[in-house]
Amino acid sequence: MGAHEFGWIQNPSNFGKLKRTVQILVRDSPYYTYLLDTGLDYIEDSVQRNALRNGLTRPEIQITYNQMKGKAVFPKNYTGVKDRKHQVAFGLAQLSGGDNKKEKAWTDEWTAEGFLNWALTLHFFEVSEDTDLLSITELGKRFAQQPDGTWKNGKEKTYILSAEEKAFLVPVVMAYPPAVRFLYLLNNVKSDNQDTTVLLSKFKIGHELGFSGEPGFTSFEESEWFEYLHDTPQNKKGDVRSDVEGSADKWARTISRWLIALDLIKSRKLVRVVDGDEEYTPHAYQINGMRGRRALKLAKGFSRHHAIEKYVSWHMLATKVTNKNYVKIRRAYTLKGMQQITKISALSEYLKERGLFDGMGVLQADIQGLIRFGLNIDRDGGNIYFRDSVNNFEVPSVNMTPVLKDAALQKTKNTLLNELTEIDPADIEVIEMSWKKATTRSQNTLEATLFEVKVVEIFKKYFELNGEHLGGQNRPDGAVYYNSTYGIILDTKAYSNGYNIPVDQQREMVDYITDVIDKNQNVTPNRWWEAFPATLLKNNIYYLWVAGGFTGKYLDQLTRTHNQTNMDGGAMTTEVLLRLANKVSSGNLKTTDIPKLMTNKLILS
DNA sequence: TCGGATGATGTGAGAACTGA
DNA sequence: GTCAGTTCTCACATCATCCG
Repeated sequence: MGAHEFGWIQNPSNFGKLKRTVQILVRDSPYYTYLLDTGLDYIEDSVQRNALRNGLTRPEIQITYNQMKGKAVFPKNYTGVKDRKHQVAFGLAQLSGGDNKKEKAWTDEWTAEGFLNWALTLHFFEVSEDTDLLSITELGKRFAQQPDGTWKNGKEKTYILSAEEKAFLVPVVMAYPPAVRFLYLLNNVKSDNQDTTVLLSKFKIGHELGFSGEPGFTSFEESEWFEYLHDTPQNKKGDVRSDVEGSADKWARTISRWLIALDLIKSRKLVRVVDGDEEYTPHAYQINGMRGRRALKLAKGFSRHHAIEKYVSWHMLATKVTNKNYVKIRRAYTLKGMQQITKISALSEYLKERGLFDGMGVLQADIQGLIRFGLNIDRDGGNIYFRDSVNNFEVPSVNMTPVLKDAALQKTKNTLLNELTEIDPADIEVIEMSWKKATTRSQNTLEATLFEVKVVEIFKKYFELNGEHLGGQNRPDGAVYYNSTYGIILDTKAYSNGYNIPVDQQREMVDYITDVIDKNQNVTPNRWWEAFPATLLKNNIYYLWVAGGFTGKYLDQLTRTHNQTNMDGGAMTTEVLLRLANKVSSGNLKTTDIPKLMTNKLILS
């Protein structure tokens, strides 16, 4: 029984359906009664239907997480195509999250999980990590009992909250840090008009929300989005407006609908002029002066009023990353530590004692993430001031084996810290990242991704290159370039014992090189090579492996790669990467000299 | 559009396999 | 044969855009 995710809600925004979901665990409430009368008839599977009825009618209602969520199930003896529209209802929240007035009265299990997730996130429900059973909280009971609002036009699409529900929900939503973060971002005044608050698109908010940048928190750059929209034919612009969004942008949009329902913000078009033409997105928001600011004040606390106690669970502190439980626990302890410790150096010791310290760069990023998550934290030099109120949440006890610090590695790092005067000390962490022993599939760990991102960042920051971190299936880890002069296909590998370039990974590199040369969309539909400018000639593109160190027959693999593709390239250690970065930064090496180093060998500084 | 809906993608757990 | 380590498989978790 794994830990269930909650804290980030993608689909649901209908408080009426949320209320029905909450009422499932309230005996004799309207929705509870409806389910037992007729609602359960929608569950086709009789075993499941009986189990649900049984659970609902026990002296203590006993419904598990999975019974609430449901799953992808097809009708009995169904042999047709197994797509989602042919799935049938299986879980209770599939009913409460559905639309009774429609022919298909239930929703899919992902949206159902969204409603359950929402109820857990607002602390209306709790889930036992041992038994998987759901229980309702006092807060949930009170929500279930508020006087009902109304369904607009009798359809179960738009729910208009009653005044009582609104008054009840404002402090509840303000206990959810990302909603506070949303209001906080909107509460800034425009630089050119001190009387007007900012109008921010979902993209601007998505960029500043949660653990933006890591998997599960993708966000489009607003200016790039507008340029893309501008380049789209008139009749397709609607599609771009509704379709092109990252998941952090989507999360922002979901939270926006809650805040709109509570009258805390309003939605307005955001217009930007692109190449002389006006373009717009409908997804932009402004704080609702009186109510919105009042709610934010309550959340942050003022004069003798304490801040609203935020409801935080360790589950909320990451979403998609592979070793997410570790990352969540690390961030949970970072948060716990911050509540007692002001000095960042002491906080790093606190984490070290628990085997959770992964370098200053990671700690700084986690603190930034917690701020973007919505907690009121100030930073000032080496100090952190925690100014919020958070429930005393539990963190699962884990046996983190202490990370053994390699003495030689520390020495290298310290040497570099002293020698490389042009390099930001935080970037020296790339050395440690490159030697990290991944505990799970290295390719997909957050550490591996952070390492890839860091290498690309160093190329951009110190070598003045453009480009981006790619990653994922059938894509190299990065593509960087210096206008049309040269480009580099990057493959970065974090290995604890040095990297020997195994043959399958050498073949992958050959595939990437072939992609760049042939640009064949049929072979590689994702067209990752478009990360390079179209004006960059293939003769000026190089391949490059970056790792902590190289071992084994890696030189043979470099030769083979060159012979198979005729492209030049090489292998570079992170130490050399930093030394070269320092040389370029200090003017001792020109960035245009980098291609000269690509001789299909190990690159030396 | 809004409020979800959907096919895709990645993951973990156990089964099957493999080589010392 | 043994058994730890590796690969395969498959249901399921979780998107990341998509869409009626």
